[in-house]
Amino acid sequence: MNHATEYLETRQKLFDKYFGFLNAAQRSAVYCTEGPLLVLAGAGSGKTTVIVNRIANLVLFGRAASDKRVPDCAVELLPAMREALAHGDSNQVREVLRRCAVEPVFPYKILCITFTNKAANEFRERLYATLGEGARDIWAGTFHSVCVRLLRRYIDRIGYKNDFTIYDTDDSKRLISRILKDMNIAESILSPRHALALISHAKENDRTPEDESRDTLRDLHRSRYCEVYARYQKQLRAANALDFDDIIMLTGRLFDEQPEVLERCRSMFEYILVDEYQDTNRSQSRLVGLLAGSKRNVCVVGDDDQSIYSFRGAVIDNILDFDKEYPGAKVIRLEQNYRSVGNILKAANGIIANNADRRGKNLWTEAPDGERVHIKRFLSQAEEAAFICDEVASAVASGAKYSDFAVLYRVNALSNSLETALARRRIPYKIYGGLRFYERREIKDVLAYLSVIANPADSVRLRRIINVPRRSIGDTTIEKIVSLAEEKGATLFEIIENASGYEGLQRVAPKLERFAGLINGLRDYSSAHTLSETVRRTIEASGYIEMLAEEDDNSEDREQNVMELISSAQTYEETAEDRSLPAFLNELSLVSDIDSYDSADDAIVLMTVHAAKGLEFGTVFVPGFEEGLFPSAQSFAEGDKGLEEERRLAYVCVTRAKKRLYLLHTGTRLLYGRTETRQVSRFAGEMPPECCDHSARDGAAARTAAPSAHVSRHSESRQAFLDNIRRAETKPDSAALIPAGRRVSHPIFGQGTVLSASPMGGDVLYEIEFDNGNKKRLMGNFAKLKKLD
DNA sequence: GCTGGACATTTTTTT
DNA sequence: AATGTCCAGC
Repeated sequence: MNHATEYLETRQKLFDKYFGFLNAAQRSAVYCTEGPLLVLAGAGSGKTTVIVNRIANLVLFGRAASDKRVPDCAVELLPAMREALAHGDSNQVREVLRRCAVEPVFPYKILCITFTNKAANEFRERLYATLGEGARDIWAGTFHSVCVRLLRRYIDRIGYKNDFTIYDTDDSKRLISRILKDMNIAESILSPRHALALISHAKENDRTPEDESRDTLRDLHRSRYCEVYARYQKQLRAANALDFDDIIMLTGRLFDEQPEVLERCRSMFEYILVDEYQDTNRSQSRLVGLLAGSKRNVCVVGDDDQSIYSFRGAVIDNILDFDKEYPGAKVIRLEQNYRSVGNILKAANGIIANNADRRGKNLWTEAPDGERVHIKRFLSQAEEAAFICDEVASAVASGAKYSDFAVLYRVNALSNSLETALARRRIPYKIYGGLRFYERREIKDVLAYLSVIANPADSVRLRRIINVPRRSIGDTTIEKIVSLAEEKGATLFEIIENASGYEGLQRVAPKLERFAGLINGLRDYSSAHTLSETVRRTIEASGYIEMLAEEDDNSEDREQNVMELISSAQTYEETAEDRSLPAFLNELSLVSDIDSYDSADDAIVLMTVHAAKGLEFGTVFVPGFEEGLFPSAQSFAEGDKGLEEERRLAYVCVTRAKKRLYLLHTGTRLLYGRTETRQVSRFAGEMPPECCDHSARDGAAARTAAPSAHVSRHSESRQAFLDNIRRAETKPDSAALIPAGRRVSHPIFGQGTVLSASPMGGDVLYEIEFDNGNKKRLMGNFAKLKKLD
């Protein structure tokens, strides 16, 4: 064997040794450094590990794992390589491989885009463990955070100011509502919600108001919407604000219009990784393409079966057509699951196999089958909640940790009944989602003050707080200010500052000027004090905290939340590089709830299935596994597409569980003030029967029928509760499953034995062998079957 | 300009 | 059921 061949082979073996903790597919993803790469990573297949090690490989060894050239120094390196291969530990192998490195990549040349900030931090932490200090320089963040960083530097080139503020959905909605009102468009014609959705979708496809009106001039409805969009965009600009979609869209525009900026970014990011690619929208995938340029060093990781955000513009085609977009792309499938037990995986595969629009993938595991998936029926949600509490309590009594359990539901509204049940049983729980901290009114108000202090041009935030607490500045005054501002081409704040100089404002001028004085005073204060001091001062000087104290309900909670904002400013001060107010606001505008999820807290976790993406738990409970809820009734209207997304959601949900999974459904459920009869989700019938364990808790009613004192506080709801149970008892639910082997009787066919029972779309398909030898397939709801003993 | 009561609205959610 | 939003009347 010549030296060249031996060098290449030994080097390969060293790589395999160094990355020996990965499986073959994972390793090939790590080794593939050049050109477009699509990693189809099934749930629990070690996706994060692959991304982290792929980056580590780039930084440590460059292209060595795939390079076919033999360096001049090969002969000198060989002895050390042989030695390391035979006897070396991981560190030695690493050192030798470093000497074989081919153009190792500077960390700051790597861009790693994730779905949430939390994921970005996770990557950073894990990279830090392998790479040390160098890991800091990697560009890891969400599309939004990365784009904001770029825009802060370059957006002035396309006519915005670099110190722009970011509007969240709530701010955008306020702005839209006002525009609709100005245009005299009734809510019934175009709701703010709908308008916002239309605008958002337009932006997700990089369409400007002009683009939108060009194609849709004929339709009166649409042309009014175009006008709304145009005004909205104009006003954002006047307020020096960007909404979330602008952040992406304008980065694209920046690249289109400023080739030298694009060129600079292209050379800045030599390697691009995008996680959760199935949840990107058009505008985002276009950005990736622009940045990749002709080098095309793009690695996208994702799972088409876990695409659950199409309702907000994610296009599953991005991942389905990746190799068309990037011809010659290498595709690697990660199908070995390291998370779940066999039965859970089979159930998940069974569900997702019913989708047509997918690349196809089959997860497998070396783990044993484990427990079967428990599908349980209850009479009421109170019982369902009691069951969850019982299971958790008894598991914890025998040594389990609360944090091993999660309750995942389709809609936030389901958390209520669980919350009370858990609280009553003193089971520690944490709820994610619902009303987020930064979306609370009091927090948004204080942040609005801070925003106006930082950027007085921010008219949406200004209007939010100008009369909170009450300063006797009403709508009429504000309208006057707005029209004056338009007339003079000034901002609202400029008019307010000089109110006594305008005729129509004489009467309220002192109030307005006092307000302007407050804001200006706080700005001066902030330039001489720390961030948290500024926050505290703002809360006090504005009279906001006093106002809260005088409110009747929740005033204590709200005060506490506001105080917590001060401590979050403090934390920020201790950790951040840029401790300015604008930087703090910028940071806050891009954080979410799930970012604060910490699996170390010992509490059971309650969240929506969407929020649970990427997480895993020993035991998962899914209450409300019912038709109309999961899949949601709304999804039916969208046809197959809607249903397929619900199915992917179910798939995500099932694959969160490691060892044990409970899919729970009830006969009646109280939701949005209505009590409805419900049937088990059709997805229950899509799982292979042999890996499921169906049961209906008949007779369990007695246990919960006598509600505790806590419930009977509301005599009405207690009455309804009891009524429901009575109703359910007098009309035994025909959908309650009759297990195989049971004897049944049918009015026409006589007696027989159940051969199989498979739930189907809210009903059960029975295969029955009757005593006369006939085999029949009957639907449970139609065939009037009676159970025999 | 403020207040209280009628009224609707209620998927999923990051940024 | 619960909550926020809107509008009429003070």
